[in-house]
Amino acid sequence: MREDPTRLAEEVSSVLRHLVLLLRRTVAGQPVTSQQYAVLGSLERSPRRMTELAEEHAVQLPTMTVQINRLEDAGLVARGADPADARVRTVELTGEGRERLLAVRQARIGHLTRELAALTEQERAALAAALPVLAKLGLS
Amino acid sequence: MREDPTRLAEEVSSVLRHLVLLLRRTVAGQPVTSQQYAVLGSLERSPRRMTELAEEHAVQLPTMTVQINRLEDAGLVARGADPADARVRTVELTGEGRERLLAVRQARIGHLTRELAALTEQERAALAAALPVLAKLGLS
DNA sequence: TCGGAATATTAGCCTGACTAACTTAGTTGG
DNA sequence: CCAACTAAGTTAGTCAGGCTAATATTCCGA
Repeated sequence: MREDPTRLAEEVSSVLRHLVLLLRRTVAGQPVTSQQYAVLGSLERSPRRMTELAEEHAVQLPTMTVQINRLEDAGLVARGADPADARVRTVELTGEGRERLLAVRQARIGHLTRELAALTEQERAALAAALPVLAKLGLS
Repeated sequence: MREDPTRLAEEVSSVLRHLVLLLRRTVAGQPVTSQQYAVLGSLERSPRRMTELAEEHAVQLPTMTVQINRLEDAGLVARGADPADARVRTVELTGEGRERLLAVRQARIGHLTRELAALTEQERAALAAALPVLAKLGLS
């Protein structure tokens, strides 16, 4: 039994902790927090309503309200209304928000790209093969 | 160029976001927070001094002081002194802390094990092959 | 022995999460 | 048709977990 699930689970767990620490270090000191970056990313394609955003990011509505308040104060998003339902608030990127999103994304992807470029072709292949599996986790 | 680093970086980034959300969901509502669990894990083998703990978890000393205060209040760790250096505070697991650590670990590993057991042997192999690569990231 | 380095804590601030309570707007059944 | 329920958001209050700056204490070396 070469790939014993329990032993594998322990190793996955340990690697996850490593990745979390890594994320914490690379994200520190950027012009938006990692949560804000994630929310901006949700808004890239089209406006969203508050409930959608909250669900997408697995937080409660009040949490999203506060986050959107801050992004709005920073001028990165704007609230709008749904003409068909006056209860609904929509949120969309401002021009500045879109610029900021792209800049931060470029910095993050660039950083990761340099890390990956330092690997061997075999290592990148191993990583690429595992990504669909990782993406599948948690859907059970 | 099948494993283009930039495209791979975007996919890794997206999978990372998924894993972070997954972690948030699975960790919610456990008897210790994920940070506390990590700190307890550090103390499993032997006592540590505050500076060591802070470095291991990539936080500043005051942050660790507060975390240890909470764990001490909860009776899960105890502070001690270094006979050779009166500036140093050591921290060690209490019996209750050790029990709690083991229980939470069992729950977490169990959860992950069930997820992994639902994968095919090929998927587990792909995951196992990628773990050393993931562990290597961020060391450059 | 005295001054700088090291260890830890305290205090004050911020982000980001939660629940409970509230307002406002839509929906539906008698 | 309107009263009661439901849905969408916001506000208020609490907590964990980060940070920096300032403050003891203790150690050590010139």
